[in-house]
Amino acid sequence: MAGIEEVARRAGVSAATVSRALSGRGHVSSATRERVLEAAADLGYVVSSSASALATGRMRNVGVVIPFLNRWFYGAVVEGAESALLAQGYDLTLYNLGGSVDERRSVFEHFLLRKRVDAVIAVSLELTADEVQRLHDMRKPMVGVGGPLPGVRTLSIDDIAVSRLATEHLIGLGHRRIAHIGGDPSIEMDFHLPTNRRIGYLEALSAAGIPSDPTLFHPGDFTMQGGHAAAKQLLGAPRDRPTAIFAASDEMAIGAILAARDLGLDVPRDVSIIGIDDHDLAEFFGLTTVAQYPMLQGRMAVDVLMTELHPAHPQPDSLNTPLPYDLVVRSSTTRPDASRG
Amino acid sequence: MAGIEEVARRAGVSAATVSRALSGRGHVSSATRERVLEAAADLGYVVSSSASALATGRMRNVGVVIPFLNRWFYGAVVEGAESALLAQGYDLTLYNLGGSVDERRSVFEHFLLRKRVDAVIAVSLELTADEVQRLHDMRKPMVGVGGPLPGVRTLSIDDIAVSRLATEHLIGLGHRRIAHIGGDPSIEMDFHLPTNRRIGYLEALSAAGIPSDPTLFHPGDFTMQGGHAAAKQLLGAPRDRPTAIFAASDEMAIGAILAARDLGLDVPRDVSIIGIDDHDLAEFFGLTTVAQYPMLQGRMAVDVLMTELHPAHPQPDSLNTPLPYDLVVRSSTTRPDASRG
DNA sequence: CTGAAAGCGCTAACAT
DNA sequence: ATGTTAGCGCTTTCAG
Repeated sequence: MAGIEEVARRAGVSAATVSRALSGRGHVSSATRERVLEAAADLGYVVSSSASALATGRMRNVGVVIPFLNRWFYGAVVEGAESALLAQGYDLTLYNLGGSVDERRSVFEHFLLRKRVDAVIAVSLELTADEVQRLHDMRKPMVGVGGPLPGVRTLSIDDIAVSRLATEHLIGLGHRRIAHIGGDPSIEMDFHLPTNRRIGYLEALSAAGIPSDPTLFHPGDFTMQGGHAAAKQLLGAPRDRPTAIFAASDEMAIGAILAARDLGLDVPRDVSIIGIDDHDLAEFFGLTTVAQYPMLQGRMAVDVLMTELHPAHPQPDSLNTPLPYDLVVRSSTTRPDASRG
Repeated sequence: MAGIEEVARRAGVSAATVSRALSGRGHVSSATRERVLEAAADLGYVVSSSASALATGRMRNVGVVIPFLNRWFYGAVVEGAESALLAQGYDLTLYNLGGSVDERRSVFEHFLLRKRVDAVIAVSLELTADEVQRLHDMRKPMVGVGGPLPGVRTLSIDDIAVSRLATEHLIGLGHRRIAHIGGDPSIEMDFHLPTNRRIGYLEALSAAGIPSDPTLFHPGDFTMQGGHAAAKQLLGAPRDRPTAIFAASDEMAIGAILAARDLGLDVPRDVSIIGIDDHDLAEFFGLTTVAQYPMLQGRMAVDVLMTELHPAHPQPDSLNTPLPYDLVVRSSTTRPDASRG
């Protein structure tokens, strides 16, 4: 529990010098710095974050707000953000807003605003204009991951382009009866993500001159179960069974693969299946998918915050930074069976 | 950015009274409290956590240290802890020590000890005696989840009893050739968990007078892939194929189910499979398992910390609190096929 | 390059 | 029940 004063005494300097030597701010002769460092090490001294924060106004802590923790995507984003923050000497305080609306308000009122964090990363969260405004008023940098937030710097993939790419892969292989398992548009959690992915699918079809067929759409709920149930419906159709399925997430795509197997269909011979994500399990299931990189997304969010926190270089003028994605072809897609209609 | 002084002026009282009214410590007439609350609300006042922490020595923040984030068990523990902490007005700072040893030391040296947290929850982490000692020296309450930490209050399931129960379920159904997919004992991550689970398995066999057969053990790595590979080996045996498999985790058990399907075997008719966890996907796969409750474990860890942080009732003298577990029978286990040996 | 001194915004005795 | 008065442990002008 050594304090700065003790270190100062031991090094034969003043507390001010210790502070300068340890923080790197201000000039200290290297000889003095040595002595201070040694004294601090001997005493096992560590600055009190509260005292330091009170004096500087900086907490060296960022809040990460997510709607779920136990879903692959969110966990990975947090993981990426955590390691990037750690490397910068920042802590990560986690707010899981999955719960009730009350819990959500509570976080805003009593925590984020409690001057506990220097900045916030909002993952796939639709903040109200009021909430954004308050953060703005407190001059807290904020970055959104996963969708455009009004007036906020965000990182997001182009959901329309991603699903167009996935659909085009199937079309390129020769498929024309392509089903889509998407989200329930009435439960628009993340920024119209389900809608955007469906739009990309429809765009690709229409660009290829393939008429869209509403019976080829089934909502899932982004879980394996949901994808399984939807695929059962799609693949159990007595006639005009789709030759390919594009699922809006890998978990749903895996559910679809299992549904096909349950029905005795071979993937990809009888039906090609593609997802989005490059989930941990995608490789195991041989799933063709469009990869997005959530850990990278977490890291990039931190980078953005750091440039806002330590303004040095001019900031890019565009609020939204597009995120990378790639088609990863594995063994769940192939050309449609020529012997079938 | 209103400060306590402004609130005091607006309410016509002193800063001390505002502090008392807002924190609930000390007596304030209800009329005064009303005025203070209103003034604070009008000004959008929130206490500065750093100032408050500096004055009280309490951060209202607990550190959670985990080895992985993106595994069902850990995510769930964190989720449980987070919501319990939030309810108590505490924040959760996350330290993911999955990375390098350097990262791990860095966390200890510069973060946990930086007086940033009031207490720490260590999930499935083997801390060195030295690390435990340092936390102790700083008088930081600590609770371990998932295994006994030397001299630390811990919550853990009885791994031996759990796997004995799983194995006994199989024996009770009439199985005698029971294989086990466990962890690689040479990579003892979590507190000899793989070893303990194997011990429980062996105990159950021996209690039933069934000789153990080393060829019926295969290491997995607690992933679906690992379970799949191990089960392939086990079930592909040309003779004396096991009639049942006990996997030390649900993810491995699910991998085993998929392996059985790949081989054209029916679960449970040709082979019964049981796991441990009650993973999110267990129900979907109809997996019989021994449930443990990680969210509950996170919540309980918080409860323990709270009683240490606010000593009121006498503490239990036993350092270890056993955690509940239950056999959940679904459709992946049945009696062995009588027509086979 | 270093030291002295004045806070940062709150809380907790101690008075009243 | 409320006000006064010291700090909590650091950082940062301002001098020297």
